[in-house]
Amino acid sequence: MSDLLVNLNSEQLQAVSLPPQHALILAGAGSGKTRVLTTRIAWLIQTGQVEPSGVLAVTFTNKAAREMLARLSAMLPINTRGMWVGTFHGLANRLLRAHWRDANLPQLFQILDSADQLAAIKRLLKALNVDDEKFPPRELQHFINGQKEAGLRAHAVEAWDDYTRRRVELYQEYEAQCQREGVVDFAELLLRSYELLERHEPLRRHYQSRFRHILVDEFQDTNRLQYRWLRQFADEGREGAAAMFCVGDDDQSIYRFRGADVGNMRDFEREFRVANVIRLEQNYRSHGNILDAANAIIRNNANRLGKNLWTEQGEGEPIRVFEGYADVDEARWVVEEIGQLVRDGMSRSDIALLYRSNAQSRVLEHQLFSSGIPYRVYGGLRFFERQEVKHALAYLRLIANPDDDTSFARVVNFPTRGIGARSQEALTDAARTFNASLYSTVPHLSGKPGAVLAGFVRLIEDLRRDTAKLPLPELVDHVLDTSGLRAHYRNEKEGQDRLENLDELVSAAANFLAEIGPPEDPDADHALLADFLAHASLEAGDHQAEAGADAVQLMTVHSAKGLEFDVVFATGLEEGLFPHENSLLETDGLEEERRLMYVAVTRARERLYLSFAQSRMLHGQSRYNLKSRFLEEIPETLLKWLTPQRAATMPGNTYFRPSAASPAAAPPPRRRDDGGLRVGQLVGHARFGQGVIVATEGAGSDARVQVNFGAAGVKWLLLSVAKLEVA
DNA sequence: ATTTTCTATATTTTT
DNA sequence: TATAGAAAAT
Repeated sequence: MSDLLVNLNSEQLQAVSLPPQHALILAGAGSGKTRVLTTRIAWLIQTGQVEPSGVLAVTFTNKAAREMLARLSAMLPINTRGMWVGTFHGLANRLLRAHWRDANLPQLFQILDSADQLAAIKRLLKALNVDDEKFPPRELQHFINGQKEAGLRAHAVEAWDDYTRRRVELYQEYEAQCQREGVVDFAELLLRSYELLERHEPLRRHYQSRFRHILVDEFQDTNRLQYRWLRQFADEGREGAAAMFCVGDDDQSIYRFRGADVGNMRDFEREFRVANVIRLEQNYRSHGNILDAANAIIRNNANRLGKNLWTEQGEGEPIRVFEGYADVDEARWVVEEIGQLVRDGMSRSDIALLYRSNAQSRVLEHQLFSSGIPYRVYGGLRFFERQEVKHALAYLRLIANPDDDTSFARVVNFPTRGIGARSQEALTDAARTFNASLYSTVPHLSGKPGAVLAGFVRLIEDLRRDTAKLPLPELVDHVLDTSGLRAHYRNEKEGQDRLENLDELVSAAANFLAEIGPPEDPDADHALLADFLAHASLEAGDHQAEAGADAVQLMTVHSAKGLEFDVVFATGLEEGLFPHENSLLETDGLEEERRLMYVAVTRARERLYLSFAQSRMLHGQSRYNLKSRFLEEIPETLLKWLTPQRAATMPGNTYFRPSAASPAAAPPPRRRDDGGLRVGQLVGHARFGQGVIVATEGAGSDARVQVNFGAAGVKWLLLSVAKLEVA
């Protein structure tokens, strides 16, 4: 037996060494998913069952792809360059670059990231004089991407109402604009390559016979188009076709809002007649109590393929629960606790603070900062998304492809060179009538606009000529100087960081060059530049981070997926926040929130803290929330309350009912003083259940209180009418 | 062309 | 609260 297979448990071993048949691996959190995937590839190659070139391995993130390649080269003495390992979008890009003519694209086509796409849509609406109140650009973007992910071109979309008919027209116009400009968005990468193979049978046959093993990571996060894309390579699962090996966890599907469709797992099982469904249920990450809590939570979901994690490790510590009066108290407690952990010898980087939404990081950051504890926040602007970098990239893109109107519009007057709104409008109108790109329309323009714009075109032409033979980093450097970007930021008061980022872009170009080696086609001018630009679009770069330092990790639960920490604080466990109130309106929204909670809990190795606060500042005002229902789903026996637990159910029948008829009766009229009805007070209602008082108003028989009943909504109740129980 | 003032809006976000 | 984007003022 190969030494690759030692130290695998029996299910892992079974999965890794499966015959070339379709397989679905249901891999629970911390069950060794990545290990199984990479070992499977290594084993197939080492046993001579497949050549490296016969492997197609797909991941969602560049990080995951890089990690897979790194692990593979550690396991096998092979050159990984012939292997197709990458993200869906990266591989689609690779395909389209190789067959750009057949795909009806310019050789140096550019890739729009989400922000570029939005800008392109806004520009389109403006050019067509469409009211962007009626057709909000973001909504249109979502619509277009949704259609593409369903595999539908504009002509194939069924529209039953005028509104949708118009949106379809705009989808059509958007496509025409992209085609004219030689740009493709993320969804287009997939759809275009899918259609290419569908239309081009010899090409399809070629890839179908080349790839013998297709392996997919995070399969629960695939969208419909991605699934069909994969199915095409596997020849729809026909006899003799490639074997599909899909690894995923339906319980960790948390990207439905981005088009992910867990249904792909069931469809895969059915359509490919998958005989091998293997469950990896042994968890190597967390202690027993943590796993028990995770299992207890996820058990409440109805739509599951079914799985129960277990561990050989002991039950470990209880799960600690803290209730704060306000978000500030919660944050203060978190920071104190961290201080203690660090004093006990724990590394700060082994501690994670998780929250549902980014806005919640502020209070935590504030407390950490005042205590002088180093921390690192994930999320926010990434390198290639920064304004100055985007501007620089726009110049580079114009060199590679002058028809890219998005880039043209972005920098035609940045730095300002006297090309104001009037000139730009004249150009847009002319381009529209010529049905040509902005760049190519400039020579047709006369008068003052014509003159100033010609100056800009000359700048780009000069840049293209002067950089044609320059190595990539020097090319970038030259553009930064000649475009005037560097000078602009030098003169800006707060421009220092931006200048540094521009320098960083030159380094990024150098790194890129070093990584990919010599260009494949040295004759094509700027081919390397186009590759670099694709890289910039497909990999937005690391979130800003002071790497190296031993810092506490702050991130949303979403970005924590796939990570693990010795100690995890899951904060803000409140109704309305987690589960988020918006999710309750969506079908199956609550189940997705619960999966999110499951992800949060399973990040912890040794110690898990769960916390919530009675009041929290949100959008500038205090909100009063109930504790999250997910807390109630964890058996009490696993918990250790660090604060006294407030009654979960109302004791007895202590009705509180002020009555105008008998003002002197038992419940005193001055409720504020006696611990009766205060803001933040927990109350019970026969129909709406448990709630928390958010506001009070009026007095005597007019006295009203506003109560947040969580799922049942926020209600105003007249005290003289409503029966309220007081805890 | 640039600055200021206002107004709407506020989950999550691998590519 | 804070931020982005638009409208208005300079």
